[in-house]
Amino acid sequence: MEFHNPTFPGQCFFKSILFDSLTPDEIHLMDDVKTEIKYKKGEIICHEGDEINSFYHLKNGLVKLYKVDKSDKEHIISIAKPFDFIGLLSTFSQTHYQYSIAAIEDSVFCVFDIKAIKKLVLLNSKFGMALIENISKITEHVINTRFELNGKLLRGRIAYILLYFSQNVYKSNHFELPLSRKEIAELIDMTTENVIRILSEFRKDQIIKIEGKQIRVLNEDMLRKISVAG
Amino acid sequence: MEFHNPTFPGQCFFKSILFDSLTPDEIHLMDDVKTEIKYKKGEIICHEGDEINSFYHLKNGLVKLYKVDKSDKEHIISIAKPFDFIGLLSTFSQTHYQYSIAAIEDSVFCVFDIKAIKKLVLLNSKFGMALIENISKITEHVINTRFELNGKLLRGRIAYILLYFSQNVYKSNHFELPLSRKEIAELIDMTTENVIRILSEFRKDQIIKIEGKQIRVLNEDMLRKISVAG
DNA sequence: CGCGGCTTTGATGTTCATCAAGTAAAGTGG
DNA sequence: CCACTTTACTTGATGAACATCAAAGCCGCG
Repeated sequence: MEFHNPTFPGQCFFKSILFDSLTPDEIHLMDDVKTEIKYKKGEIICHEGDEINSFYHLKNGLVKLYKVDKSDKEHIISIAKPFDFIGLLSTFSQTHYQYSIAAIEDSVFCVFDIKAIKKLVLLNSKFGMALIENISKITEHVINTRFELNGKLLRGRIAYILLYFSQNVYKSNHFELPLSRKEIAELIDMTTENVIRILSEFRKDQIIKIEGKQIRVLNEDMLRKISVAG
Repeated sequence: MEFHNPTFPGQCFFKSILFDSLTPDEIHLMDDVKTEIKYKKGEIICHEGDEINSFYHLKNGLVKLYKVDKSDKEHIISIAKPFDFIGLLSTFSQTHYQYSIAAIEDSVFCVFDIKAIKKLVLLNSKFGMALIENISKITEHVINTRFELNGKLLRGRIAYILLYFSQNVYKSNHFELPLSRKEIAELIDMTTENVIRILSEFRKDQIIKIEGKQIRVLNEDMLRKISVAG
């Protein structure tokens, strides 16, 4: 599972890695193969096993990348925010998706034809280099987060995920959890019951305030301590 | 932790992804910045936090990529075999290593100056594309293996790792474990005691034969069943 | 309104880490 | 080369962390 970094400051794909390396002609070329697609919360963008034809860039919203195990249980690999490169994980090494992608909030994508992107890599090596750097950064981050979470006990994982949403996604102490308790469990590898139990403990300890999906972080320092301690 | 695929059939780096995409001139260019370095079993090739100056390609031997947690416990991210691209994980996204690398068998590396490799990417976009595909493949595999192992109970993990060495590394039912019991524990996230305990159980159940580090797989089917069942 | 899904709490059981203690093997220095 | 020390290996007993099971309240939606 993973949390990508918000590495690109610009407004969209073009304003970030592409814009830096592409010529005006090449940008126009990209414009031709670009479409914008909206997905409602809950909708599935692609299924594990589907053929990869497109390169997705999330403009707006929030999605989860996940796999389903043999007991039909979902395991979230990563949550992706705007400017993260969805599908960067297997787009260039596989012909078929190795995981599924679903919107956990209403989302808007820039969708590019994958062949056009690949052509562009061969046409413009600076673009290729930028892509290499970004793929590396994302996967590195996926692996690091997994590593960090594995070392933590359940309370530490819940603290970690709360800080993640509070700081990285919503940048506020007060936010609405986009995930159900069950999905949180799938994200950090524990049972729904324990997610609830620990959230309740945090509430009783005055660390957070809960009203359904509304969460307010009351004691950020404590949360950080719990997260670090594991 | 991870097991890379032996994706490159050739004799060395040049015979695989580079050779396909480089001109003779470019190959000579690479020859100039290439050195060969040998490491004895147990030697550390690089430490987490070291500056990345080189691109390593394992010609011969076996190495482990690992991180050290705050209790000084090692966690193996991946075992790499010849033709795997050591250091492909952060070479292009970081200036410093995010993990350490150590030889678990006597090993020989081709070492390239990292700047030369990066220059080559910009010079030859086909090479860049090949690199993208390989980085993707490796990281994909790292993530997939982690995912698989996470779902398994201890017995399943031991079975998995025994099959891995038997089939992917040594391609024989009889082999010498290159890792200590402790290192196996670090590789699949469990305690040394339990590694020993479960190996003993497998021995009693006639699934394997153990003489120190010599392992013989007696009942491969059973091992596979245990691995899949988790 | 009633049904299914999400949430919550408590009780029970399993898996596994930790602790303890002892043996074997492998270095190390005199 | 042998005593000494350290490191690896092994087994059993205990306890902690967590999953599973069970049961009930809640909410939204057809």
